[in-house]
Amino acid sequence: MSEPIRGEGLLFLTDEQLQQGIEGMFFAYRGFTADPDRILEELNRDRDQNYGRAHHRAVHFVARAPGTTVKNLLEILGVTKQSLNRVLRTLMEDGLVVSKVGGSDRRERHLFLTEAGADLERQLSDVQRARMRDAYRAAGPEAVRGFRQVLEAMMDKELHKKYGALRDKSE
Amino acid sequence: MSEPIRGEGLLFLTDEQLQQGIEGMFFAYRGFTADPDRILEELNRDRDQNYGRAHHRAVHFVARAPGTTVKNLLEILGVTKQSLNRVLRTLMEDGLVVSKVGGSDRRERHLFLTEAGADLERQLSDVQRARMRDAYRAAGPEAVRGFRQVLEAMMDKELHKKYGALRDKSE
DNA sequence: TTGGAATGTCAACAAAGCTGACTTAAAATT
DNA sequence: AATTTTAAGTCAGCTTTGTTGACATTCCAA
Repeated sequence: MSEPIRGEGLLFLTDEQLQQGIEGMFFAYRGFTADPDRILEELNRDRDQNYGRAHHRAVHFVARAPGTTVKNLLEILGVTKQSLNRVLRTLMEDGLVVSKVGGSDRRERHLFLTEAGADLERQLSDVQRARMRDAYRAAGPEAVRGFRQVLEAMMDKELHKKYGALRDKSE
Repeated sequence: MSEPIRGEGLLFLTDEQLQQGIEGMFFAYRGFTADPDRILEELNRDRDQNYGRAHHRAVHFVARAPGTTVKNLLEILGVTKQSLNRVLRTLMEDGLVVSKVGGSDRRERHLFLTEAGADLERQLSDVQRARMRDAYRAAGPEAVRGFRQVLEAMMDKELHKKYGALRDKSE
């Protein structure tokens, strides 16, 4: 617990420390998804269609990169088109998402949230941001910088770069 | 990008910054699970029983808290006993996990990994630790401290405390 | 005009969650 | 001693979300 660091920033990482990091990810991810999950569960009570995390993810990324194509979304989410299609279909049937034929390439479908879709997205992201904000505040600014650095190092670089480019385009 | 922090550690967190944190969690968790997923997929080729993340999680926590009861595992994993039972049954059938009747309370079943179970667990945790180690090294010791603080703040406190107590007992 | 890319659809299936109902055994309580 | 509660397990059935494979449509581009 005292000093895992030595010399010029060299890390002596015991398996125990790494293991704790692994479990940290597991438990934190649970916390991270808990609030939106709860909201969706409540919404599902009154409804016919049940929405889950897959719907949340789709709505999230359409909100963040409006006008993105189905193909882009597939790459970001890392699922098959059949799986995504099922989710998108229900979202479109329920009037939360609309797709528009591409201008330059008319094979492509560009995805957008409707008013209702944006409402749902807001509900979900509000609670998730609140959880994030609380965690950031509790840990402090220095910790937040470190947190983001480690996350960055842990993710797939190619995917993240692709996503960054995609977001820039949709601004 | 320049200065999100002001004054005595006060954080001015824009929605954009929080949103990036959210997406960081999403992409990093993907990276975090990618390696064990790949290993399991390869193992499944030769085998009859298909193991997935649920098996990984079970094996992980039995390795970390050997002798834990089914009930404890249920609480930690946050699934129903029917769901866990299906996983544990296949692991026991395949001789990766054994259960022993409790000493003081003979209703309880205490779970342990066999040699083969420990082997699988090692394979999975090796790659996951390697990914963690690389991320920690790339980010640096200061960042690691911050990372762990934010994770801590983001998870469910009750659950984590319960898990900590459980691990202490099994030492 | 032909080939390939993007999208979508149908069918079938698997992993991993869920609920509800029920049994057995042991422990705890009344 | 009788009753209730708890731990574990099982059976049946359902849902969400992922997977393949096969195939049609549309349209861009060589």
